[in-house]
Amino acid sequence: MAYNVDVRTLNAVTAEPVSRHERKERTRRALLDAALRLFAERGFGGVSLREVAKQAGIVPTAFYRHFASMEDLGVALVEESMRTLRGMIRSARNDPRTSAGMIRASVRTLAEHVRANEAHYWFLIRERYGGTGAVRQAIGIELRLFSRELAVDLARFEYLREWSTEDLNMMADLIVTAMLGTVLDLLEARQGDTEADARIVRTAEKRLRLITLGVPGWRTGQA
Amino acid sequence: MAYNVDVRTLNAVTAEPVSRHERKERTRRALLDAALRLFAERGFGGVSLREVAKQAGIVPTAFYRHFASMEDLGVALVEESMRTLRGMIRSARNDPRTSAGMIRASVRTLAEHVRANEAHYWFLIRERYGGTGAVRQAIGIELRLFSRELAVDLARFEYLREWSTEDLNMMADLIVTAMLGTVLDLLEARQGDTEADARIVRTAEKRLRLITLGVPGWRTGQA
DNA sequence: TGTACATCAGTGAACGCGCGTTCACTGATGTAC
DNA sequence: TGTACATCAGTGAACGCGCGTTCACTGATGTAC
Repeated sequence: MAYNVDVRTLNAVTAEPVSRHERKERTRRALLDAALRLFAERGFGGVSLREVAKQAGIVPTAFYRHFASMEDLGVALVEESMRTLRGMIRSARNDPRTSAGMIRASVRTLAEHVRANEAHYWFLIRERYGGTGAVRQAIGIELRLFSRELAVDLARFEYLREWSTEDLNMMADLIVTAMLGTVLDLLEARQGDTEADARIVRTAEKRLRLITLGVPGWRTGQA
Repeated sequence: MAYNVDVRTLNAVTAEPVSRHERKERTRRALLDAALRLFAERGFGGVSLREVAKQAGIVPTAFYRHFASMEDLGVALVEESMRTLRGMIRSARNDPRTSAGMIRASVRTLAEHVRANEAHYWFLIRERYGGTGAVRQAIGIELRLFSRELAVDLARFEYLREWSTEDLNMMADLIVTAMLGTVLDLLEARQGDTEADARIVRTAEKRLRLITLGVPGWRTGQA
């Protein structure tokens, strides 16, 4: 088992003494990390509270010192994963280039970000569609907000300045949907398969290019 | 409980005698229907063999007379659901109109089809992204085939005649991805909310229109 | 058509297992004086 | 600085429960003669 680093070994190798508060924080972190690891394999619904506790290196009952339930932990992971996703868009946004170069740069940023945060992206994709209850709902709400933010970004572009809010939202949704499809493709490709990655990135660029090519011909406000 | 129609009551109300073979077929059907019903609420991973058997009106052990495991039943449902999906595209294809009218007609066909087969679509969407194992894999393979068929359809259009296979596949994937997004929107809308349905259909039409608007400007083969 | 036997969908008891959750507890860390 | 008490993260036993799967069975339907 590659993943045998739990909170006990973590604390054991730490030389200096730490406060009770900090120890608790570390255990919480260990629970979240253990959960992400297990969810990537079997999804939220397929992982038990006892498994998460065991992987984190604590007894099942101690789980309740940190979260009221697995669902509670799940919602915390939604927020954390969405922070990762927003970080990605921020990286892409801070790369100011021309339209054609921007698509290339954005897709490359996305691909790198997915590779660096696989567990977060697995979690979001899986539970967005396959989940149930509070976790699924939380992701739906967060993704809608995310899409609205992208719409605001889009409004700054020359061709899109006069588009209606509804049309901008539609385009942002389409881009987010296409992007999530690309994320899934990347996650499903064998990690390290650079050829597959290159093909996926190329397809993703084409998708975005096709979408943006339609923009000059769009007549906003029409039925 | 609204869903208490099981295979026992079904057979009880049947006046004429039926063959052993036909009774077995009915039970198999009852199992598939019970599973679809339960999966729509809690997903494949959240439903037990015992629950499916109970809902179908048989004892848990009799389940094995029909399927080797839940996963086996799941794969059978993938095939059945994909048959439904192909039926949808066939309906849409047999509606020959102009490009603008075709988008309207296709989206309307999709929306009606989703409403008429909610359980199948829930199953496909959920397990495509959220599932694990054989069921998820089966859906991935089937959807890729489905997308390739759509690419062949696309190749018959005037503007698309000279597109490379890769570009046609890219466009078909984008359309399928956008379509699945619309399916999810429809499934998540409260059933009977005609206003929400109308909004979703309008957005879906716009997405497709934006994608197709990009076609005349596309230069296939370019990097 | 009647009889004797084969088939097999469905039954019901039983199994060992991991689950979420409760509870009283321990002992190291933190705080008040 | 030292002491006495409070806090609280983590422990370990115990619970009742639903799970998938086994097994020998029953009795209606099917088949051979």
